[in-house]
Amino acid sequence: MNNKEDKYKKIIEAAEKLFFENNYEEVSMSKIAKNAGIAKGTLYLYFSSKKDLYFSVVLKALDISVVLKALDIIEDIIKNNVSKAKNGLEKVVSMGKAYIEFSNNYPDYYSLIANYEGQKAKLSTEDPLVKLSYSKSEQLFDHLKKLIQLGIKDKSIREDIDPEKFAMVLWSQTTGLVQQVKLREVLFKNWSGAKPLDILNYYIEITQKTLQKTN
Amino acid sequence: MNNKEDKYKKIIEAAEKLFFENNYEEVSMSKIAKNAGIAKGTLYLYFSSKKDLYFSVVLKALDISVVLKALDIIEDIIKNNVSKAKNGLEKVVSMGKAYIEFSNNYPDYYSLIANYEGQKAKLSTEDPLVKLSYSKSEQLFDHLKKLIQLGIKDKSIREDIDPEKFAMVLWSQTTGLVQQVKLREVLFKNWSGAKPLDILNYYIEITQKTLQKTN
Amino acid sequence: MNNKEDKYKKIIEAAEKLFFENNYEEVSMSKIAKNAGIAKGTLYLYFSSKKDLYFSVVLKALDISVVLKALDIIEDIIKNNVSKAKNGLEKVVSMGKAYIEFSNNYPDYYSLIANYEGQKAKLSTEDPLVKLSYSKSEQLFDHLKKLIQLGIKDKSIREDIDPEKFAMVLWSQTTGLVQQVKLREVLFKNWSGAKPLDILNYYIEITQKTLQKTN
Amino acid sequence: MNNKEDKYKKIIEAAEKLFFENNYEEVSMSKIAKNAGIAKGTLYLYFSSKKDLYFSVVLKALDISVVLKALDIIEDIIKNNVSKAKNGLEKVVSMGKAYIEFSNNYPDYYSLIANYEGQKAKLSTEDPLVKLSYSKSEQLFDHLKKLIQLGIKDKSIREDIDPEKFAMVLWSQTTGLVQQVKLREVLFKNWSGAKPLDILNYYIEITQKTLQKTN
DNA sequence: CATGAATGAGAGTTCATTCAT
DNA sequence: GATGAATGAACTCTCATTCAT
Repeated sequence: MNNKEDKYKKIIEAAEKLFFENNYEEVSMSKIAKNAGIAKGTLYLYFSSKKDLYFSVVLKALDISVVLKALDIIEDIIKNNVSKAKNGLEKVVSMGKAYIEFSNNYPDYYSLIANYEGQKAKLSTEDPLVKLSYSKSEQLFDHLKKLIQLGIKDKSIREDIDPEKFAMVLWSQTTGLVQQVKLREVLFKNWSGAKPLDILNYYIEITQKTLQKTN
Repeated sequence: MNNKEDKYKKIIEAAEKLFFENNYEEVSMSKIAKNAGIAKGTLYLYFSSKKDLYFSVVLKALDISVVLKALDIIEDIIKNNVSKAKNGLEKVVSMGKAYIEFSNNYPDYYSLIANYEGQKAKLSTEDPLVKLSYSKSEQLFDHLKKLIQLGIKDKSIREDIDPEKFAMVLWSQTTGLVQQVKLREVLFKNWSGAKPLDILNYYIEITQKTLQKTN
Repeated sequence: MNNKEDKYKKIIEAAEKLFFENNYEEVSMSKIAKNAGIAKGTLYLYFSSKKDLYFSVVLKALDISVVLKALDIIEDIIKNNVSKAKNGLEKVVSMGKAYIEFSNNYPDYYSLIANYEGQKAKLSTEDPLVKLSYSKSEQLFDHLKKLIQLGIKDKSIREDIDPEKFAMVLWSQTTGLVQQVKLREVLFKNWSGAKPLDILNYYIEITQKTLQKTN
Repeated sequence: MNNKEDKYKKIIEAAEKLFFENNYEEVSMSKIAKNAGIAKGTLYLYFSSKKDLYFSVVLKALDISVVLKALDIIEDIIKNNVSKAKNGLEKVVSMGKAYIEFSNNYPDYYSLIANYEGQKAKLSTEDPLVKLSYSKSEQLFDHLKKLIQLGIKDKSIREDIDPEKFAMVLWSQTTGLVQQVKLREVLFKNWSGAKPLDILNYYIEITQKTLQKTN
């Protein structure tokens, strides 16, 4: 019935797995076809080129990523303009936790996105997919900034903080931390006593302290 | 003088330049040979394979990197056990500044290392080069931990901090932040009003506040 | 009405248009199907292969070509054995004019045939289509020979001419001239002052002079 | 010794043979390599692309063609401005004979050039090889025109002839005749009693009569 | 009858590596 | 030691043809 969609999925899944574990150049269309259990030529019925297939995988990763979830939160706020259950600080922290959670639950998607982001600079900024992922990132960043402003207003966040700069720092350092922790987890299996999740939780704890109004 | 060493250097330099600007797969042995002014076959007298050459370039980058400078500081400390000019907090901050400075002064080396780190997972942990870079990182991390402990002792750093975990967080988040800032600099040329260096300085400022004893 | 014939026509017409404008290899079955408004697979219900379809297009071109018109003239002559309105020379000239006129009125068909003729040598002489086009050419050639003989008899053409050889020369050189003129028209847009039609008319004029009895 | 030139020759010869017998698209680089007794990749050490190789074969054909020989005649005339041994008519006839002779002695080269000419329209007029072959053709055409003018002056050619138009006609019809005769030779092996050479000689005879002053 | 998804051989091209000189 | 011509496997992509629906 849904034969066409099924095959599309099979291809994406096969490609996903390979792109998760290898660089773009290291993955060949032949391998993808073989892993998907179809003929090489069939790939081109569903994707016009290797690049197209790759971007589709990235897109899927972006779609299920924290980005979308974060955007849901935005809408949530807009809808329940009050939502007084949580103050600004708690929302910022929630967002960070969501990000970390995502990177834990979907480690492969997370890696792919991180990798893709790292190569964006080489891609044409005219590429629709690139544009899409840009705009999503921007929305997310904007959201973080707004949450900080909200926290300052409701006095849950100290007021000597520059929302714009801090959002930038927070966003970047969280992204980077997660990457590094993942990396080190693989490299230094028994490096120190601390486990990845310990580190990340500790990070959240510290950041919370840093942000909150101390009085 | 020593013809052999000269040629070795020439090759490394040519390869460096190319690997700085292109992906591993985009750099061909022919181009390296041409840029080095030697024959393709000659490359294989000095390096057993493309991978070998690539790792040698990475090694050089690691060698001149902050890692080495940091290790110098370690020795410095060991030698001048007192060195009372600076307290622990100031030393931690100095180390962070040094890292950021390095990433600014040697952006190519920095990118190469960052890129390489990201691919380490795929390499055999038995690879001598991988081992070397591991041990360097470990030394550096150890050093950071010791500086934090020093700070706690001299009361320049608040005592409710776990040196091990915090060192891990600090190290990872700084690395990540620098990467992200560099990336965004390319992607969002006029994203917000804040310039990269502003962000990084702001980061140092915040971190300093976070660490220092507040009384 | 007859659905089957309609579809056959639609395919031929779509194929025609594409083969007029592109080489055999540049035309794909997919394009033909799309332009004909049918499915790819359907093509194979009407034509056993791409070659078969191509030859069918050529056949159609041959059918509406000067060849057929010339054969009509033959029949005309056979029927009205006298037809004294024109003498032999005039008839030969008419035939030449008809050929040139055809190449002007149906440039695409003409090109296709010319192109096809040039590839005949590769085709099996057993191919029914090849046989057909051979026999048509032969009939036409025979006709030209007869017209020359007629002209010698009615003294409109000089008698020191060998009808067989001259027919051959005339036929070949006219064919060739038309081809060359068309080619040069494309290549040398403003080559000389002379326009294609000028050249062809001049050719007819000269040939007429050459043939006619000078006394 | 001349290993490189030898291999270049071997490739050209293998390609030549294949391009003589097949269309551009029908000839594959694999076949050329196999026929030349080398590896596929080696082709690309000598020719940057299939097109490049094809054009090189065409160029060779052009170089040994009548075009060059005709240009030699031009120089001959310029040098021996008098060269009274032959009058204009005889020179025109010689040129035609040379052309026919060439097509007989180098039938494959001749076909290749004819084929190539037929595809020129599709090639970029900016292609250096295309430009070269254009300029050679133009020189040759100019030469023919001059010879006709010479003949009119020395009264060996009738003066009621338009040199420009007649040169065009002569050039095109001779080219076309030779092509057609070759074609028919293959197709109608025992067509009529007349052999190709008979036809061509007869053509020369007629043309000579047509041109010469009749008094 | 008609479809169009699927096939897979084969196209041109690149490039790390080898080896005779 | 140094060379660079030669290799051939692997790459992305195309397309005439088939066949289950």
